Amino acid sequence: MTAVHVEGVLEALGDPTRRVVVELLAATGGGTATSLAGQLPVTRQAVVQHLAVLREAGLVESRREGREVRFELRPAALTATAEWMADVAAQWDNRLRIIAEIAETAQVEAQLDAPRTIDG
Amino acid sequence: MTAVHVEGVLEALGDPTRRVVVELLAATGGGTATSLAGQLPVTRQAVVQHLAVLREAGLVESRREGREVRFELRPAALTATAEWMADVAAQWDNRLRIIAEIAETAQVEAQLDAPRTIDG
DNA sequence: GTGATGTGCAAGTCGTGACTTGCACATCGA
DNA sequence: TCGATGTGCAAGTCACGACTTGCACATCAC
Repeated sequence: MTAVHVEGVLEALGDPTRRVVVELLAATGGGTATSLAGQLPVTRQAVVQHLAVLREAGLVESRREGREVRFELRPAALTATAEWMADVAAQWDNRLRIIAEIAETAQVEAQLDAPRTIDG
Repeated sequence: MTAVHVEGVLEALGDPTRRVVVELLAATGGGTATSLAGQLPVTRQAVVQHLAVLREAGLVESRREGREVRFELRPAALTATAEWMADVAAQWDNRLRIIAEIAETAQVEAQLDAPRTIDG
């Protein structure tokens, strides 16, 4: 099941190096810590530690192939976090819409109730 | 215009306190640094600094009302970042689909070329 | 077996980001 | 005008995360 925790994903993607790792994995179709380190300005060990964080966040999975360990992306964690963001945005948009409706209704009612006492 | 930079948004949301601030703003419909600090285990100054980061990331905007400064959410930054995530996920999914098709095609061709030598 | 390549583990350095404290300045109500 | 409330600025503490270095262990090709 490996539930995706939005917190972990956001904390993982908060680091620029890890974002590049994710993008590299998405573009090149997976790779090893060594191959990724070759495309980054950091050592293999740094990449290993980043991959551990990404794995912990459910953004990446690994499988052994002979003497190397190949990492691949796990898009579910990304889509789940994208949904969380969309939800927060929608919650806010919805609130704005409701406020707009209330304001509108209030204006209409004010006109119906006592149009002469207000503006005259 | 205030272009939204995904990097800034992800770095901003990487911090748990800032995530709570964003969620509080979305749920309660805006607030001041002081009111937010009342719902958090940190001081007002900490909230002020967090709001500065969120503002820099385009996640929040502020306007002065008398002696207080009211902060509101800016959903565009969230939706833009959600789209970036969906894009990365889609890029990976697309790659998987292509690989699956290639494998399928190769299998069909193998059967057409020499069906008896493979499964017998 | 031997060298080359790739990984795993441990410890240590170092910067920076989160948070606090303290005080000065502005605005509201009495 | 005075107290209460809210904000702004500055400096300082402190923990944690990013990264490196060093070495041991596993796997492949010859």
